Amino acid sequence: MGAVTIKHVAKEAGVSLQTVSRVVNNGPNVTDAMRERVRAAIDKLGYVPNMAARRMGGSKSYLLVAFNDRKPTLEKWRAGRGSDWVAQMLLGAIPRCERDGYHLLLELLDGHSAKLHQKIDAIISSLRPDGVILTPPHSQDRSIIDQLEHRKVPYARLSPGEDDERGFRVRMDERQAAVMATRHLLDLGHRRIGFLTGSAEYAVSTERLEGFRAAMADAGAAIAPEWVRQGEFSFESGIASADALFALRGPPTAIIASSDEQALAVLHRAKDMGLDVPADLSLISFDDTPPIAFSLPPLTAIRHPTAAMAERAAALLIEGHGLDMPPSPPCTLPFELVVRGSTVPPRR
Amino acid sequence: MGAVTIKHVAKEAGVSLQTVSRVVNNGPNVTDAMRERVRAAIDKLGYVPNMAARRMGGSKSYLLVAFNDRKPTLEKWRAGRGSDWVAQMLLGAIPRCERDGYHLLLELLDGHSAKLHQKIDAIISSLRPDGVILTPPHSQDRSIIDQLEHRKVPYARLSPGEDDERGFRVRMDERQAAVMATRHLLDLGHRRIGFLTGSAEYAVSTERLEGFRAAMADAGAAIAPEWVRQGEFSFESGIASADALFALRGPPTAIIASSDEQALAVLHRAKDMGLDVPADLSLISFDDTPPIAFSLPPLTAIRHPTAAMAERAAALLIEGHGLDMPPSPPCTLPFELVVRGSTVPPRR
DNA sequence: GCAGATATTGAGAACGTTCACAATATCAAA
DNA sequence: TTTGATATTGTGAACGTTCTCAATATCTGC
Repeated sequence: MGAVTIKHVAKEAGVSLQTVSRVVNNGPNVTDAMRERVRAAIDKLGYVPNMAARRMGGSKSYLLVAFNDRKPTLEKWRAGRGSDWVAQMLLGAIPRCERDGYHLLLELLDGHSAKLHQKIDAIISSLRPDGVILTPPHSQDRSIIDQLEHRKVPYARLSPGEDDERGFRVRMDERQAAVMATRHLLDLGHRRIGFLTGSAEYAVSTERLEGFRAAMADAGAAIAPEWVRQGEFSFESGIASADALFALRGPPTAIIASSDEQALAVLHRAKDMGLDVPADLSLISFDDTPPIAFSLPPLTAIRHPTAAMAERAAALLIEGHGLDMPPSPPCTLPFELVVRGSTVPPRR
Repeated sequence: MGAVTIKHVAKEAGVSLQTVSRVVNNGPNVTDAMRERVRAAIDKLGYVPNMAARRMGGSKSYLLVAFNDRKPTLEKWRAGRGSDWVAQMLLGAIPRCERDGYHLLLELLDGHSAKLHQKIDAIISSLRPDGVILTPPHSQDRSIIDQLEHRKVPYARLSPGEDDERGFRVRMDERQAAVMATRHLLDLGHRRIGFLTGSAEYAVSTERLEGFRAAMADAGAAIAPEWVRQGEFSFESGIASADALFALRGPPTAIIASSDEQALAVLHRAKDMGLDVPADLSLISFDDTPPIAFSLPPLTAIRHPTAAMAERAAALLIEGHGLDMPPSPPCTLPFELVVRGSTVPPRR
């Protein structure tokens, strides 16, 4: 009803529309007195600029869109696995957007759909966002990046991998994290360490494995080939890998899982086999979503700074006068090794 | 760049803007031939209506906003507790929105802020959403409902409680769920059953407690006053309540927790005390977020249909030619008692 | 005190849609 | 046929901003 527009403010303050607009947008060339006068009128009337009109008139839409892979997200959620990752991303980015009057919209995209690019085009045309946040694995998808470049939409890539340097990139040092996890186990005295890789199409999977290998080599500890299990991030994959490792003649005394789901699977299988964690088997997982901290025992884990990364991505897109820039170095955020009860020295 | 507008389509098809608009919006009074011709032009040019312009011209914004309480959400998330609830809500509602070309925006509101209503006004003025989804405890806040009524914004309330019948309401039968949980324990042979209530400002807390009392009374089982612990949904509250219950002369043989966090707290405390779940203590929780299913033992729980509720809320707002309607009965969605390993007959 | 630069304000068009209504075409009944 | 009703299409204004550019006011340095 009320529908206070810029016109009302202009009339109230006795100035032109343009002047009000300048004040609202912190434009240059406004005297302090004028700014004050207009501000007073704005406060008095409770004026808030209309987003749609802003988009129509100007070049900014005050809208960011996050592209999230639909299938794994919905499937995990339907399977009761939760999608804490999505929540963390949103809760990290939204407050940052808010600070500058932006809004964040979550879009679910089916990476394997033939219509993927059509869908992206539709989103861009319809929403005309000021920026796009790409979550993995979309953040590694060259064809999506090509499309965004072509459409001249700024974008920020979360955990983008290393073979494409375009766009804003926000990551953590997955390799170093794996090194730290491995060293933690080595320091405790473990030498027989199993490693469960994540899904091959995620760059982080490779990086984590590399870190593990490097740390082991560095310590002069040999890795038996059968200790490294290629897998996926899923619970099922964790079950399969755990079974394979437990069936070995000389099973590992410690396992590093590439996801919390995998780790939980290992924990469950261990219990089924009558193995005690941590007495018989030390366990470290990657990501540190809630189920991990509250499991019994609480698991030692690498805490992934998902929210901070999303916040950073939003900040880059909002501040970054972003396009046509030379490729900037990726922004690498700190992670943390949270030591809980699942890692102890191996049994003698 | 490309920026194909309705004008281009009109020219391509050799018709007026208005006709294209009618086809796009499935308007009446268009011949099949014409519809075909315009559709062809739309497909050929890849036209997608611009959301902002639509909002400017017409009365619909194709936008729904979800109001979520900021403090508990952010605090839980910062404490590493996850916000699976938020993710479930979004993943339930977003696909439904998508189906009709709508978008869903998540807004975090601080329920205790003095500026709450100012903030809501700002969101409405700036975004002009076609509907608002209220999550608890906002869904019970009369002043928010008053404001939305006054601004004539349709709204749907999730788990709204029972003392205000305005607006669309979507809920599950919390009372019946508590009855079912209690009966499950009674059927197993438990008589000494503890109950941990949720935060008092949430309507569901009361409803669940009522269900528990009713089921016990129905079975002729007495409830010792000290078995019912007033608390909050949090992990800390669960710890405190568990300690209090375990310290009793004759402690309960089973506990119903009003949230997963509470239940996990009980599980942890039980372990600390050397109590085995389920042998020494049966445990049921409410909500069934992921940490529960993957804990050891996996917990029996009431599965809250959060996603389905959000989907329904979105549907009501999208379809509902919603305002000035007589108060409709609440839409009650089915829940489920998922029996896992944490409930067995009591020790003799 | 004057020319030129620069800072400040204002006016009107433009953005891409839908709305209200006017114009035309088509149809059924007299 | 003719008439009135109805189905189909088109026209111009409106939505609330920002953009471009022009107009004016205010500074500099000589």
